[in-house]
Amino acid sequence: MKEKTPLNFLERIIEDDLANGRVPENTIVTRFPPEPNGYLHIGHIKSICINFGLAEKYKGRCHLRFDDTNPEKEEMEYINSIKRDIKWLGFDWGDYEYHASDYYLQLYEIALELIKQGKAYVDSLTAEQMKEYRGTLREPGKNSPDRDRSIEENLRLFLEMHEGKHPEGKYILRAKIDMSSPNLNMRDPALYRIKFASHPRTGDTWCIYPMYDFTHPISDAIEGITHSLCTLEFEDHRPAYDWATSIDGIEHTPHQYEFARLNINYFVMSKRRLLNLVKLGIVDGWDDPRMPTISGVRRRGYSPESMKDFISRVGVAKVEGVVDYSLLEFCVREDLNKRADRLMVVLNPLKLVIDNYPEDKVEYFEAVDNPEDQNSKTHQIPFSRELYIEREDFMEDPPKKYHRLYPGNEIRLKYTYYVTAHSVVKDDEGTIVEVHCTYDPESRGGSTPDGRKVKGTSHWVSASEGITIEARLYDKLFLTEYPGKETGNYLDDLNPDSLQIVRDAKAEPQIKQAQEGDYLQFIRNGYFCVDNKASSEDHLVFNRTATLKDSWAKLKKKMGM
RNA sequence: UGGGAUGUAGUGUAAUGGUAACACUGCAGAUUCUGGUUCUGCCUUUGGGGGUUCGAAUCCCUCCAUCCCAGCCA
Repeated sequence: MKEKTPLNFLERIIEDDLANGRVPENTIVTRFPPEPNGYLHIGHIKSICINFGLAEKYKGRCHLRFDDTNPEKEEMEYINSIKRDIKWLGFDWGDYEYHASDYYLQLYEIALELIKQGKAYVDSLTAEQMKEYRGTLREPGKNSPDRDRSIEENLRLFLEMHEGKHPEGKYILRAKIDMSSPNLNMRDPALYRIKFASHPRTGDTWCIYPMYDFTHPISDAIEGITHSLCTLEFEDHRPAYDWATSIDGIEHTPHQYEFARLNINYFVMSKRRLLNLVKLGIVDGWDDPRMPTISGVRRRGYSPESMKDFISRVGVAKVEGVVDYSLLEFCVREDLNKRADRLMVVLNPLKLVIDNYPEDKVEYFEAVDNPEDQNSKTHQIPFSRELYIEREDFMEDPPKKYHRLYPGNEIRLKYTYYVTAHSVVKDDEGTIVEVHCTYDPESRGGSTPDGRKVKGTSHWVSASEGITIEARLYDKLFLTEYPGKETGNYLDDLNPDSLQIVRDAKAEPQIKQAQEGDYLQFIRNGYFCVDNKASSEDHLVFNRTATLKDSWAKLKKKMGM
């Protein structure tokens, strides 16, 4: 059987290159090159899946390379989080861990050589002057007065830059390309700038640092990268990439290809804006379960498998688009439905008293952990005269199509008995505090000998045996599809109700078995996981990963309730 | 108005000169001890205009729209 899954444009390029012997040793080499200046987010998952995934598919390899050329923004904390996140996704770079900073010396020597060949010069223009000389989008730039500085002087000044003899901003090393190029990146791009900043890896060894357009292509060449895959905004940099990989003495020639970055509506996905949410204290940190960071979705309870499935469904192309948040939710639910163990937890408890059930009796009923799994284990649930049910599962005066509990109506308490409501007890304010009902002993196990049907089944928790837990209910962080589109400030579109904390949810005792990393479903309430930060043995805290689809809520809305 | 890219259902992605399709969303129904799951059906698509061709989403011309680029960020 030959399966004909359509190839995306990158796979076509690779298969074509492989077929035509354009790849050394017939082994493709890709790389994932994060800058360690923040936490990885869902957008990076796409890049990770593309780079590691392609290497896997074509039996090549994928390097992890930290693009650490700007010490002012980069930190060890980020390096560690990035590694952890990639591992969590299930990818392994093996021995191929690199840092652009590993190449600082080689880069420096190449720069020296460039100067000697008259292909680079030291410029003393200020940043503002450089901007003026650069020209505009439609007007060509002007040559810097320093462009014709002698090779000897360029060499001397660059050496002095390296030795720390000049302050930041005084000099800059530039490539001598073409100030009249219609591509601004080719108007003598900066190669090296002076920065008296301590680098997370090289410390104070260097006071000059190479720029991206110089470092990235050469790093790719050094590592033998064959396919350098990046996002669309680097298309304009490809000529600079090709310029750098054409420098004399550079033997290997990788090629750059660009794909569209991932956008999802109702999210912000730039490191700058995510960092801002953290700094302003709007969220609990980079790993807040509402954040689209990898550490955030992990804490939220999304599985790595569902994230990879999502990325594969999104596809790879060059069209800049926006994926629906609903697709992400679909992938999460589909995966969790198959793997989550079911438990009964009442989030908004209302006491239910079964008047004709013995006072001190406790019965145990067996429940399947996961009905989607043929080989699922089971566990026991205690049942007693006083229970909690969901407040939303009882109404004194129900609307049409409400088939839960109301006076005179019979429903099933999941796994156990049919009960019929009779009366309520209210407090001084008229709020129902107790519902009284009777049960039918004949219905034990959830069905009756006479075969009569009930329309509703409610989950429940024994009042005496249940355990109090905390549940954190999350909703979208932003109210609008494109945060900030209207006002220009994405903070204007924050959802004030993106986190609802329920402190007195009632759970069946089985909840004590829950471990960090378990995927759970609280029956009829959604998917949940243990919060890896806040939960402790005597104060269990759960995060709602996703709600269940709720067609009743939809119906209610349609009926104008 | 310089350069680089991109236009296929609401959204994302296929079809590479031969009957426009898949998934998500939405809608309707069936099943169900989760108003979940599962199952069935329905809705809606080639940016516009020319041309080449027996035949065009695909090739050509033209127009239009959208995105990216003027960091000593990546």
